[in-house]
Amino acid sequence: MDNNITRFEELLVKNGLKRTGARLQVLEILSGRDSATSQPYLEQVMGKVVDRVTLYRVLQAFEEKGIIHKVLDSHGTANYAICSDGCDAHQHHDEHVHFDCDNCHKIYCLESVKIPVPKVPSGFKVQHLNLIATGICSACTDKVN
Amino acid sequence: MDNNITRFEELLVKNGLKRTGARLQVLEILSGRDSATSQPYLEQVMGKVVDRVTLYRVLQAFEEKGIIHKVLDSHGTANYAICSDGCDAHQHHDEHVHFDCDNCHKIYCLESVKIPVPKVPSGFKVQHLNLIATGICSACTDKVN
DNA sequence: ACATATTTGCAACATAATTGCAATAACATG
DNA sequence: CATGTTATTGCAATTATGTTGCAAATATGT
Repeated sequence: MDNNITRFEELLVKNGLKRTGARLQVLEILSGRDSATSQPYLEQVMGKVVDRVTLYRVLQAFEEKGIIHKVLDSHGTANYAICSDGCDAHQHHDEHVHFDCDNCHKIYCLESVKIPVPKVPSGFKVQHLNLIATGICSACTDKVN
Repeated sequence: MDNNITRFEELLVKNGLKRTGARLQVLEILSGRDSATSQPYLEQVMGKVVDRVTLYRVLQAFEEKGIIHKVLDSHGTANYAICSDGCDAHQHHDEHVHFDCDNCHKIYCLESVKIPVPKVPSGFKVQHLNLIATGICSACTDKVN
């Protein structure tokens, strides 16, 4: 689907970023996966073509612009997923639940599942919520049966 | 309150750990704070007396025994807090909400706030929940006013 | 006081992240 | 489509963070 390419180019231009190989490649990889992608994985896949430092900077730029969002797994490793529409440099709207599968270690963005707002003690002002559920994902549950 | 000392000693013995200086010091520091304590902070405070490696191992042992639990903040930095009763080597019961203050960067264990269970898509089996709220804590809200 | 097993500190190593800078590539402009 | 400007990249060096093996020191039961 080469349609993606122009779509990604637009996304970059819209955010004032130049259309470079490294950036397009990151967007392609992330969009081609059904779950969040870890930095180590990206490094492994792109490592021969793109410098590690460049990858750091691309991901940082994307996150700042609201193109992708970062999810830390239980080991503190960064995973990235493309933001659904509605994010920009000023605001991230990624307040959906993330699901970290114990079996296949994929991290799913459950876009449809909003984080239930907890009742915090008075005085505390919640600005942002981050919920990671761990367990067994749908695909792994199927495999076992 | 020197009562703490014997309390901590009991805690160590109960878990088959020897009563050493490093361990007692960690317990004292953690129990003397109203929020979770970051590893870098512990290292800074204890660094002159206790080796960095020892600190890692003490924290790891405590976590395995269910004496403390680890909370990763938004930067992936480890923070530790003493578990409320009911945790042991086999089971952690720390499914309360954590609150990460944007202003003072303290991480509070809101022991009284259980994590609301989200409705995940069918096929997904949730085993554990981890919710970190960020915002402004009670103490910082007061300061501003 | 002594024997034993645990714990610690040290040194070395391994991994991950950051910075400065020069070379390169993107792209607006003429 | 050549060219100047600015953003981007790669490299090397540095810093930070986490891990391992082992010998010395320490806690604790007897």
